[in-house]
Amino acid sequence: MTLYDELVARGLVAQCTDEEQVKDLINNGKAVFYIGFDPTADSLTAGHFMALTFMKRLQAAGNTPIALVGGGTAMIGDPSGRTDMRQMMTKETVAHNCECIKRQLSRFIDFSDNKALLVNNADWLLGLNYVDFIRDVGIHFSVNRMLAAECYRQRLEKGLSFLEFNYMIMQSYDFLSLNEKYNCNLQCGGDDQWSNMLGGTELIRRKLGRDAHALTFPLLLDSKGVKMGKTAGNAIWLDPNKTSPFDFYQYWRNVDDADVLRCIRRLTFLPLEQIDEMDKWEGAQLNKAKEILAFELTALVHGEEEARAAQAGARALFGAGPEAEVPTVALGDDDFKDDVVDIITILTKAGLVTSRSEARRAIEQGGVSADGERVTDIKKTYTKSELAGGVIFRRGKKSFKKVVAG
RNA sequence: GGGGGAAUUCCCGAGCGGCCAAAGGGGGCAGACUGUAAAUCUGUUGUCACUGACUUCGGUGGUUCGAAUCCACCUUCCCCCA
Repeated sequence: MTLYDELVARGLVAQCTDEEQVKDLINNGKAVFYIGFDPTADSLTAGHFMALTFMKRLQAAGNTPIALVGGGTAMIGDPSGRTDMRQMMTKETVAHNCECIKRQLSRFIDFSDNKALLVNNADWLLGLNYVDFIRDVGIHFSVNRMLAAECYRQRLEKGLSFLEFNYMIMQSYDFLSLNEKYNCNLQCGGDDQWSNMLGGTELIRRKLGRDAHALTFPLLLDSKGVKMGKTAGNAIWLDPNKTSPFDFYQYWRNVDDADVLRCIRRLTFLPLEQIDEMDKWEGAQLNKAKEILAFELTALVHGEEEARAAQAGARALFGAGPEAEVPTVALGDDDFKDDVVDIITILTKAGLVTSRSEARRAIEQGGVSADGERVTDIKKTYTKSELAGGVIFRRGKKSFKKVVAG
């Protein structure tokens, strides 16, 4: 099975400019391809996962990846798929974020011996001269056609600043620059980037008379059509300090029945035969598939050891399993008053609730338990010695913390 | 540049000067039911010293016993014209 066929079988191909030529490039390791990452935060998120694994797959087949950090384009902000303007970021923030993202990328891609490149488009975008640029590059873009592009259409109703309107041109210029410098012949990215990517292939054709290609993967949507990788609007981060490996594991462990197989197919490196086998699973059996998904992805991001720990922890908490590690919070002396702490303080300190009011509500609604015993009294207190050995506090079904008197 | 409109709690969106911590929906959280799923039903959803108090309705001042509601100015956004 060729790489391209595998990508298709995994559901990782949405659109591409010229199927035959793209096949030839990637199947034979001839592609020098790039994927751009916007440094809008100091960590990548689960939403970037497909791009990361996509790069890994292509690199494994002998192609050369170029990871582009958008230190320059971040100064503008991509309007695609957005109804409002992104917040402007300072140059310092952008630079800091670029650094963090670089580190995360190296978990997925092998940068040794020039097997992959890492570039920052700030290097060629920030020094541009406005007049030169619009004469050299701007001349090749038709505003009429740009306005027709899907990514701008919805923004035309809400309002689109000239700043953002330039994003497509910047991204196109990136591709052109990479093509000139590194012979980059393919741009990959999420399907929402399609029109921006086409802008690049066209610009290269016009300016250099060369062929360059674009290949998109579909966005990872859940069965309701919502982008995956977020809970309640909060991103699932790849940085363990922002989203613990346990929480990361739990996110995938809890995906909808309808979404498990699609996620496994697209995001993991499990062989297709094995996945086809799982495809037959139904009902409660899917829980096993969810465990596999969660384990595989956690291992990819945080390493096998962390994945195993997360899995053991989850099993212990949700079912019968040996006592395992649960994230622990230690209370200091000043948390105790007359040798006792009240339950509300404990829940707050443990980070199981965001405010004392929320703690109160959680208890009143019967959502809190300590070592398996439901806590019903808001005023319940614990002595230092009771907490000495550590007590597992549980909020709802899925939030746990072990609290120890320190 | 001219004219018109808007800004409300996580989001959308109601809101006669007192009865507004603010309708309704969405989302979130919790409970029941389950498979750590979905669907459904119920409760809840500003904060705290929680049967009471305090801080919210773009910003700053003002009118008033009292303002999310009235006035002035400012900021931002949208629409029409140029």
